[in-house]
Amino acid sequence: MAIDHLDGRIIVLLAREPRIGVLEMSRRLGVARGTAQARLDRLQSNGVIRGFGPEVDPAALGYPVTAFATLQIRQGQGADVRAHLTTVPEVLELHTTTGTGDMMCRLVARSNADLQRVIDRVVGFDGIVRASTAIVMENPVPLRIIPLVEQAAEDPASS
Amino acid sequence: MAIDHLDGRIIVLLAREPRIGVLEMSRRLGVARGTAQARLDRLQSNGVIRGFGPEVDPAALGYPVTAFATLQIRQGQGADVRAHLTTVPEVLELHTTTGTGDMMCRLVARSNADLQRVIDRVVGFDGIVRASTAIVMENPVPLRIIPLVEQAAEDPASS
DNA sequence: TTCTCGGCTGGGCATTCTGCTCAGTGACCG
DNA sequence: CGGTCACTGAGCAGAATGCCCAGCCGAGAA
Repeated sequence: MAIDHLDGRIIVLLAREPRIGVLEMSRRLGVARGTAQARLDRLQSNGVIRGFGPEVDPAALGYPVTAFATLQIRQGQGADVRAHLTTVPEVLELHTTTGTGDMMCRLVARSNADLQRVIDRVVGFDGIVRASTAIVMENPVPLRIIPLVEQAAEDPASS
Repeated sequence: MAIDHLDGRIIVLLAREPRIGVLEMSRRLGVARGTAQARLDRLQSNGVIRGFGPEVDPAALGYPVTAFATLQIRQGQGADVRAHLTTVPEVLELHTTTGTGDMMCRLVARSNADLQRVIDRVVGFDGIVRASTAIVMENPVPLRIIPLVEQAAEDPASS
């Protein structure tokens, strides 16, 4: 399941101009349409490319405040907490981690004041012992994948 | 820039089946093609929908390990640290935050052993005073936006 | 009330892309 | 040598896209 150099170019191209079709892609890459088609299909069935869902900006939806919360969970309450957090729309993602906290989640809110409401809702659940929150001020590096793809396309190492 | 109910349905539909075109979309939504087209255009120029870039799975690229690192920065070195971290492909995103740390970043690595290499590279920079890392074990809630979109589509509150 | 405007509808048009198929070529391998 | 695989180049019918237009309707302005 290693990433080919051509695969890398496909992903980078797709990331830069998502709207182009297979035909245009094959033209830019200098390969036959069938090849581009096959590569793309393979990347998708491989799971390398999960999909092409729309990237929605929470800020544009009226949720300009982002924060990360580290949670400590009462023993054995993990599943309940997960279920609880899933029901909160403002919880954008949730991870269980090693380290000082047991879980880490990304939150958004309409304002700093609203963040208080969100946090109350998040931690207002029996299984959560403690929570510490870090508010995001700037986002110097937005979620990106291209540098990693380029690196993966270079060296033959695989999984 | 509030999100209309129809807008909400468009985003949800697009998130579920990204491959459908405008025509198919208009059919499912029960509106004219021009309407779907116009709405979609508006959502994109509004910035609500940033784009349709491919969602790449780092694990499928050979980077199955994810971690979050909290960094403490030496006074006045912020810009240098940002520039440094930008050059590390394994740094998927970077935020500056309030709270105990000054920055928080998401890392990936080929293995736990490889994570050590990545961390060394990240913190092997003069401006970084201290780093604490939390390795992600599970991801009960992968990055999602739909619940938030649905909530935003409901209430008339806007930004 | 009447007017105007923006959003939506429904249709049409030429161009373009898609999904699918097929034959042919070169590389690698048992 | 024969088989498999990936790629090429081509073709075709069906479908979607970009673009245009006329008409309808409700909300707000005059």
